[in-house]
Amino acid sequence: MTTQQKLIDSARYLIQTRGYNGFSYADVADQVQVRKASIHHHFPAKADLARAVVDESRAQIEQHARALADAGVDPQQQLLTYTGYWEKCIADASAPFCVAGMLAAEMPTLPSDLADAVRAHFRALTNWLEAVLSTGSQLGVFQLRNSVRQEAEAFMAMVYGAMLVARAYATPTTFADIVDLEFKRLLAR
Amino acid sequence: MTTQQKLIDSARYLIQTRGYNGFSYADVADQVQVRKASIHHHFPAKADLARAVVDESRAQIEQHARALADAGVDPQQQLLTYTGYWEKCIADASAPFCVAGMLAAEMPTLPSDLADAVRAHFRALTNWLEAVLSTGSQLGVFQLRNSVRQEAEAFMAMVYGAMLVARAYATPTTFADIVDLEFKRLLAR
DNA sequence: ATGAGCCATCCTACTAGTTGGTAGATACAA
DNA sequence: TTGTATCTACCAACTAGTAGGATGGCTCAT
Repeated sequence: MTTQQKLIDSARYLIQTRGYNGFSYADVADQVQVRKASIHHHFPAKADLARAVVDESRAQIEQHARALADAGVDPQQQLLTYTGYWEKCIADASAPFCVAGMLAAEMPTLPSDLADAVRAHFRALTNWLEAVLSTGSQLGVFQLRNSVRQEAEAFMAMVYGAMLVARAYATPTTFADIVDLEFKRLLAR
Repeated sequence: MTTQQKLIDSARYLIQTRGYNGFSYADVADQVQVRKASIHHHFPAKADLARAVVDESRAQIEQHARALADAGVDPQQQLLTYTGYWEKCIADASAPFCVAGMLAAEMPTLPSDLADAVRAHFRALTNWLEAVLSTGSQLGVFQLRNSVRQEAEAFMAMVYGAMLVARAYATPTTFADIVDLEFKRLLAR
């Protein structure tokens, strides 16, 4: 793996656990075992490093979304794949929080180009959820009570809120409990 | 108002907007117009100041909860009072995020006694929501699909998630949209 | 009532450590 | 020889926190 990718991975982990204002170039240098100046060579400013992390995340969402759609996976299973991914990440503490969620909380302190990247991430996620919910609704699998846009945002809010509550209580299973209930409501007829 | 209360109010606003790692004693000193050392006189360490903020918040929740119950307000209206409070705070940007929610995101970086105070806040909120949802369920107003504890945590997750999404999109109305949907589901029969 | 002692508040001035970032040299591969 | 990657050695600004002094209100024995 290239140093550049190691730097992004390290920054991702640090942002997930401590937030943008909670980590420094010194922390990344420690983890990757290079000098601070080397990080500045790859990412001139801290915001550049964070933006690379967010951009990579958004690209992965879009790639996975395409893959699931191409494979013809049914809507309910697509959502379960998404929430299951986070359930696993939170359970084994490998990625205890979504990078974009963490940065969203810190939004007012972020440089504007980084804030733009965070918004783009949420937009991509909302768009995908809208598509999945819309298809599922047409197939009669999901019961929607409001506009697709609002349902997508509510689903997203539930997932991020569940992450927050699970972190507050330091009980990873809380995430799954909350998300299960969301599915029950979505599937109820 | 006493200097001590001014310091707490200033810290509350700064934590809501920038998080625990995003503000400094210098910021508080600027806002309240005292020297840094004066803040240290009232709150020896940064964590003491933050804990005072969280403790005050929890006390207010418990006080308001008692007042609503004593006044015999019906369960649905109690929840609406709670979400309506945040809807207003977010709309006029007077308090664009819950202090405990912000600190929950930063949990892994917080001194342990401050983390305890944050957990106590969430515990108090969950307990209140459990009581309200339980009463509402017995009266046939709310339709619960899981245990009261899980429903309370899910409601809380939706509220905090809605705050996060509204902040990410910088569209205050998103909060109300998401919370409205949550009520529709809770009241559906 | 009055002076003495006490204590909370607030101040100036400082510390040691950390922050993000820069300058400039070196190693090495195409 | 040109460019990429890395390094050592800095920097100015900021961080939380400390030391010690000035002010000024309060109590209480005289």
